Amino acid sequence: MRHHRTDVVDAALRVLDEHGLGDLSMRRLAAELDVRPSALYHHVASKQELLAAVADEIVGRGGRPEPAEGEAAVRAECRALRDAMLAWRDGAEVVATVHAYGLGPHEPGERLTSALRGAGLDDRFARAAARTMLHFVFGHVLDEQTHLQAASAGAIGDKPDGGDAADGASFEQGLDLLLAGVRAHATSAP
Amino acid sequence: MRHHRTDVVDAALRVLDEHGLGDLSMRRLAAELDVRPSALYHHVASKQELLAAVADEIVGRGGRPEPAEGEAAVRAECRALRDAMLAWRDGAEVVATVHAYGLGPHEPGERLTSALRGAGLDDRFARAAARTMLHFVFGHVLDEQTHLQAASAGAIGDKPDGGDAADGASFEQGLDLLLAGVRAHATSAP
DNA sequence: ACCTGAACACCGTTCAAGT
DNA sequence: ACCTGAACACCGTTCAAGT
Repeated sequence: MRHHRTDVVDAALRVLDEHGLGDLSMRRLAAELDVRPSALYHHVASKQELLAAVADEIVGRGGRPEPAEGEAAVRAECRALRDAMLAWRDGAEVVATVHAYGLGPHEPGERLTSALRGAGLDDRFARAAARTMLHFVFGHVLDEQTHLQAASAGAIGDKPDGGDAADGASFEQGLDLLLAGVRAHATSAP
Repeated sequence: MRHHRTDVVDAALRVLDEHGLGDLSMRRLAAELDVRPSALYHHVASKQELLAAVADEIVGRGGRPEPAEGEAAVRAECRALRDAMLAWRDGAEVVATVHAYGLGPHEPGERLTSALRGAGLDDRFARAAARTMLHFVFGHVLDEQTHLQAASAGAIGDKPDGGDAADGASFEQGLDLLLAGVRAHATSAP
């Protein structure tokens, strides 16, 4: 049966979600599609390009945030990005890795930047702040997913964790800190 | 010639700095030490453990920040961590990766947390803020090193970059944002 | 204690050849 | 256009055996 690019990307998402990034090899993926590894290179130029497409899909399939203004819009963008990555096994690792190589979706950064302008930051600072918040969101969800995996790998009540696992509460606390910073730098809207 | 663990870690740092993380394989490292790959496993349990030791070394060899108080101490800790990672090729990638797996140096997080307490945050918020700042530092330096590599790989004046590369200035801007947030949450010191 | 030799079970990628 | 077959140049890790 002949395949298209979307079949390859869809299969990659399936393998990712069911077996994790560590098991997502070109050879494994080829087996999943009942095809020889070399056949994949008719649909994607490299594994890196494939991962960028996977990251695009992860972010693109995330729900859009409710329309909001000012700080609330900034908060909503960060939450939407977090939710999109949490929806897939190793989602944060894929998106953050691809982003580190300058590939993948630019949309989140752009949406955040314009939300920050809407919250009263000038252009230059909005871009720097968007970068800072993006790093926070990637890093935090990376932590969350690492701990989730560790927890599900071990016994149920294992590792009390000292009570400081990264979770939804600490995500909101980080957001609080960042938004207090935004507030301090915001010029009063016209 | 017989080797010890420190020889292996030192050789790993040398390969890392001269050829990058992508070339730091156990087999490459063994060749560097004029030894068969299997010999390395007498000194380290796995590649991951080795990378954790390398991360420890990168952070540990960084200079300690000048003694400071309050916000200045927080700023100094972040800068010291940035400098330590920038001092090695792919330093941020190594430290951030190892950190994501829950290994490597815990010292930066601990020092940051206590600096944040010194800046007037209560215990719980100091820990959340330290995590947020750590994510920022890792993410930012990762960006910086990626762009530095891309720049040195391409031609000299190549890729104008739109003027928004991650650099020392945007690092300080991110720090400004985070510290404004810290200020907003600080309780007045007794 | 430290190391070799040999193996196991994998990788990503290329390319001529087939349909 | 899509795929196979075969190869190239690699990986991390284990383990019996040597000194």
